[in-house]
This record gives sequence, C-alpha cells and structure tokens, in this order.
Amino acid sequence: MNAPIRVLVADDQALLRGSFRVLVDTAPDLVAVGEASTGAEAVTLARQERPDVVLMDVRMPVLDGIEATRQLRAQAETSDVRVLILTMFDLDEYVYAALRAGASGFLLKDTPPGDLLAAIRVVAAGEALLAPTVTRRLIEEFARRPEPPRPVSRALDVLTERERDVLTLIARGLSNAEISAHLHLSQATVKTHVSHLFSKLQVRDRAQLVIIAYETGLITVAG
Amino acid sequence: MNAPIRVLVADDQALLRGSFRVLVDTAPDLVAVGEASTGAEAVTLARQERPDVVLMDVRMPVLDGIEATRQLRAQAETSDVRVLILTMFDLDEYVYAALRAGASGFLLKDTPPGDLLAAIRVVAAGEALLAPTVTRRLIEEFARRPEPPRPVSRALDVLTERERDVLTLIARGLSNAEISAHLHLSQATVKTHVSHLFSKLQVRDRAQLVIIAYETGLITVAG
DNA sequence: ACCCGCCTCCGCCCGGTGGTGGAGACGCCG
DNA sequence: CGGCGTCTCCACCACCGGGCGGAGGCGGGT
Repeated sequence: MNAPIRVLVADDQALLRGSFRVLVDTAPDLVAVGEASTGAEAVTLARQERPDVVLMDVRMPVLDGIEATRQLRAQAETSDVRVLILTMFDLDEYVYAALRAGASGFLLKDTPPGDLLAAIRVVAAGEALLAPTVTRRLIEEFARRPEPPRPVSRALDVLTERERDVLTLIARGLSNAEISAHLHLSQATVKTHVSHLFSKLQVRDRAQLVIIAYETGLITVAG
Repeated sequence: MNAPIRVLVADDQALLRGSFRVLVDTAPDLVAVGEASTGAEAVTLARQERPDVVLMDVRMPVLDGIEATRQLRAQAETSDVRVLILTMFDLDEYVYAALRAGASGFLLKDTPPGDLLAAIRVVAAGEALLAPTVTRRLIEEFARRPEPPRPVSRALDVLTERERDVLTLIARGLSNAEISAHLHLSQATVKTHVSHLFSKLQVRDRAQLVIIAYETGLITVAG
C-alpha cells in the first residue's frame, strides 16, 4: 500500500478543526499532520509538514484562506500542495477567487463526511472536485464568458478582402489619409471601401466600425 | 415520496443503452422513460417523454450529442431538461463544447454505477457535476482566463465622471447629438467633454476613443 | 462573348466633427 | 473669503468624413 495522504487542516474554529482531524484519521489511507488557525500559520506549517492536501477555510484571521492558497501555490517549496477550500458560504467571489488562487476544490462544510474523504483523495491524485452548486455556477460563468467561435466570419464574410484590410486599419485608429498611404491607395479608393463597409455593415460612421471590429473579434483587446 | 426522476438514455450502442436502462431502473427514485440511438431521436423522444434528465453520449450518428444538447436547451418545450454527457473520452473540445451547449454534467463511461446514479440526482436537482479530471481542466481553463485586470482606472482615472459617461456612449457608437439627448445636455457641452477626452487621452478622433474604451476594458466584447 | 463582382479612381456637396477661446454656476478647501 | 476643479454652455471656423454618381480595368463564370 502507498504512503498515507498527509492532510493539514486550517480553520479558525478549534471545534471544526478537531472534528476534521478526527474524521481524517478514521481513514486508513489519510493522516492529519497538523492544524492551523490562521492563514499565515497554514503557510508556515505547510512548509514544515509538507502535506499533500490542505483543508482550508475561507474566512480566517491574519491571512484569509484565499490569500494563503495563493501563497502556497506561488512558493516553490509548497507549490505541489493541493488546496481544498471548505466554507460555509458558496459565494461567487469566494469561488472564483479561490480557483484563480490555485485551489483544487471547493466544498461546503455541510458535505457528508464520506464525500469529504473522497474529495481529499481526488484532490491528492491531482484532480479537482467542486460542490455541485459551485460546479453549476462555474459552468454558467464559463459558458457565458469566452465564446471563441466568434461570429467573425458570420458578420464579416460578406466583406471583400480589401474591405477587411481597410476595416482593420480603421479599427487601429487610422484616418483615411493614413490608410491610403498604408495600403498604397488613393484616398478616393479608401473612401469607396469605407462607404461599402458602412452599407454592408449597416453603420453610420467609423466609430461604429471600430465597435464592430472588436465585437466580431476581428480585433482583440490584448492584440 | 416525490415522483421518480424520468431519465432518457441516448447512446448508439444498444448494449450500453440497455445496461444504463437497467441500472437506472434499479434505483427506486429513477425511471428510464426511453432510449434513443441518435441525437435526432433523442430530441424528438425528449419532446414526447418529457424526461428530467437525458444521459447523452457524445458520439452518435445523425446528430451528435453536443448538437442534440444544444437543440434540447434551445427549444422552449424541452429547455428545462438537464443533460448529462457520458463519453469514453474526456477530450477538451468535447467538454467545452458540451458545457457551452448547455450540459449540466460531464462524466466518463467508466464512472462507478453508484456515482452515476448520484450524478443523475444532482443534475435533476438543477445542480451540476463533472468528472474530476474534467473539473480540473475546467478550473485550469477558468483560472487561465486572466480576469479583467482593469487597467481601466490606470489610464482612465484622469477623466472626470462626466467624461467617462461621454466616452462610454461614444464607444457605443452614438453621435454627439445622440449623446446630448441621452445625457440631457447641449451639444456644445458634449463637444467640450469630447475635446477634453481627446486631449487627456492623447487621441485625434472618436474612432480612437472607441479603441481606448475597448483596450482599457471600459467596454467589453460580450457586453 | 458577355455579365458580374471586385478593385481602383474621380468630382461635387455638405454636415458632423474637432480646435480655439471664452464664460457663468457650483461645490470644495485651505 | 478667494482660489480651484468640474460641469455647463456659447460662437466661430476649418476640415475630414461621408453620400452620391460615374468610370475603367480585370478576372471568373455561363
């Protein structure tokens, strides 16, 4: 059998800390290697005890669980530690911040003991696990966010190649004169293309063209 | 006791379909209400049988599970159906596409029977559930999305509140006249604000203001 | 050969945009 | 109180931007 999974419990409530410790030690393949009552303590203890998993409360004095997670994951010595966040409240801010801080899991404190132990094993194995409500909202957030299949082509494939060139430069902030120089065209030609862009894209002025360029993904913010 | 959870099984392999059906019917609170061997079949059957949960394979003839999910979630009559994706492979493309299509869960076919039944109950309750490996990668993907690190204030905090108002409307494509109407100002005032924006932000025209609005995050693409 | 779409260019007109300079009202603060 | 910043408004002017109509070359498709 493999070495037991080393678990560190960080929570400012002694009672909860104790019961988690007992729970962990009832499992033959898990061993509690320490308790911390603040985030700072958790970080230093983790350096000494080298746990595989830290059960971390969100709300703790001195250093909250989110920030403690961030520090653990950022420091070379402890960056292989998996953090399982345990909280009373599954508030969005907590969840997103925790996941970004590098947590591998997010469970509510009313999780059945057996599930919690299973979660520790999952997290120790390098996988991740979330409470169902958290999963749902993460999915919603994910689905709502970044639609890579931008309707780029959808809206812009009516344009000719040249028109797309001009649109791109407009979206870079160039004037008609600058575009004509840039593409070795006369200003008249540029104006023609611009007019075609207006009618094809159903807009009024170049400012609205810039909007379309961003909204369709022809231009991206970081670019 | 509540009414049993109605489950529809969609998979092109008859053997698998059958065993899932048997499994579902062993649970007293679950009832299998139909089987579909294609995505199209799943969609039409879901309209008749009104299941609470559809167990959906990704790879199916005629209409794949992703697209079938999208159709189920899009149609008013079946949009309250929860879809639980079951697949052999937890490929990234499948996962992301499925979640965006509106799936409430994503499990591998080697999931223990008990876990699968539990997952069906979770999904039927309106929550969500993912296989641990899927969860891990969703979190990574989510964390990698570099949250709007608002350089907004950095560049735009030299602006007065009113100027930001005007900038926002410019970035929506409004003309000076429209802005004046929108903010109950005279066009002269709007022009003043716009001029201030030009000098403060070191740009030449409103098209370039739109660019800045997007680049600083004052305006975001999804909005 | 013919048509059609794209790219290129031209002239004319005019209106919104943008530059400059100034002014009054209000609230804040030393 | 007297400055200071913000918000509001005005007038004048120049020019770029945009609408409109027209035209020629060029390549692809029927």
